[in-house]
Amino acid sequence: MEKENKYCYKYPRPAVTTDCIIFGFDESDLKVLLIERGIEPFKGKWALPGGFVHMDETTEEGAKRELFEETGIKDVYIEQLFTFSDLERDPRGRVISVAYFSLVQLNKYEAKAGDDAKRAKWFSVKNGPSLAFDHEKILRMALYRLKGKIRYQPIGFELLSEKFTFTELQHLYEVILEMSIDKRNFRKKIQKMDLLIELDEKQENVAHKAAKYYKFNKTKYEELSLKGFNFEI
Amino acid sequence: MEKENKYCYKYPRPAVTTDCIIFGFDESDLKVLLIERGIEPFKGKWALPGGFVHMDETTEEGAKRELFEETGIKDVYIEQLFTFSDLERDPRGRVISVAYFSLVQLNKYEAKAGDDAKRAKWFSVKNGPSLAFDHEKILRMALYRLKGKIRYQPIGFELLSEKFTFTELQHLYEVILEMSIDKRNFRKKIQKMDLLIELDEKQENVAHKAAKYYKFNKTKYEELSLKGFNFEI
DNA sequence: ACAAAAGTGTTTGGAATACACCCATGC
DNA sequence: GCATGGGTGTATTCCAAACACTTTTGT
Repeated sequence: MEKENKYCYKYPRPAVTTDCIIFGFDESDLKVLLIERGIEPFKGKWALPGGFVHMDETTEEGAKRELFEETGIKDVYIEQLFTFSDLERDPRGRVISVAYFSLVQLNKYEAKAGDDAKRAKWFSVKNGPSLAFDHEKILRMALYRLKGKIRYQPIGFELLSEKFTFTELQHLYEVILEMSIDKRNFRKKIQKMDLLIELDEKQENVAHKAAKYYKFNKTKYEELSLKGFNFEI
Repeated sequence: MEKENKYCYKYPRPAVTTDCIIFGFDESDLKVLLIERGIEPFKGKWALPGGFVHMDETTEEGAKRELFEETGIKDVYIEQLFTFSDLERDPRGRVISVAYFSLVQLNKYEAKAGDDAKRAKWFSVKNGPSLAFDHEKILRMALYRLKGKIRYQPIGFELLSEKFTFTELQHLYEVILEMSIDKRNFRKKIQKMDLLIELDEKQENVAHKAAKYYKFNKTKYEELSLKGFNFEI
């Protein structure tokens, strides 16, 4: 039996969805998490995770819920990106989408992608598949925002594992900013921010001098943020 | 006769509105344009201009249409600020609002406020009235964004008349950034950007050395923007 | 002549850049 | 011992900040 259209209003209303751009990073590449669509429209195409907003949740809550349902990811930094409302962006009709982006530790969620979300998969942002809806436009904007944001806020750490080497961190910046950076100057700048904790641990089994591991001092970052400090790179 | 609820959907949908934060500037003050509400809810209270999005327009188009209908302002720079979706933000029910902000030349629209929009009025952002809905929250976010944005994009010119003196420009920056700025350094920095055209015109009837007028070189700005130039202050 | 704002130049310190060599480790 | 990346110091350039006096105009 067909479900009836039982929610009625005086004036027409657009549907409201959320979309999530989830960035991850593995040594060499910036990646984005995509879902293979199981239903029409765009069945079989890759798309950003997301879905319709419920009436008892904010768009941010909706984005987080959908993200968890479709990819198993939760408890992550998520930030509103933009609201997309082009008339033709969804063939089902008038759908407005509030997009959020998030940075996660890729390795934490690599396993899960075969579990909670059978059809979730990481793709390089440079060589990803073509996407459903206007999701390529959304992805482009997210990349642009990430590039701008990483220059003045230390959000890059969200993409790395708990402990990381200086070279890994530099590589992350190089990939996101699409430029190469002088090793010595980069270290000086980062160390001047004084947001890294040096660990008593080194790389093992590497065929060169073992690099020290560091971790990000989140507590200190939050303290300094409150005082209005700048973290420009 | 009551209008019937004739727009029906399978699932409930939130209503979608837009709100506009319109900033203006007069010699000494940053101002925001507000509307006195003529109907419930919040009848008689001051609010940001805005209204429901139509089905045949994007949210940006809707924001511009409402802005024109309620204040007579059109053809202005407008930028998406944020989408607000708290469950309790509107007593009429579930209403999601996409907020836009805009910078206009206050003097251009001072007259109109008694015309197209009888109840539109400029208020100092510092000593404005309390606002309807969550509009104070929206205004706070817009101020924060403006403060951040003016540091790296020359949007301040949108707030000044066609021609202006250096002192007026500096004063604008001082008011928005809430700090005082060294006159000589400010001029050097602005002049280095090379975005001002010196006019053959000076102040008249002032009891001191007459200041030169300048105008903003929008064409050049757009050229340089395309090339990826930075305009940090 | 004086009040009031316009307009300008120089010095100084600190940050950004550019650049080259030694160090530890596994093979 | 050699290949590989880790790790560091210094000289130079440029920009930001601090600062004070002269100029023009109306009254």
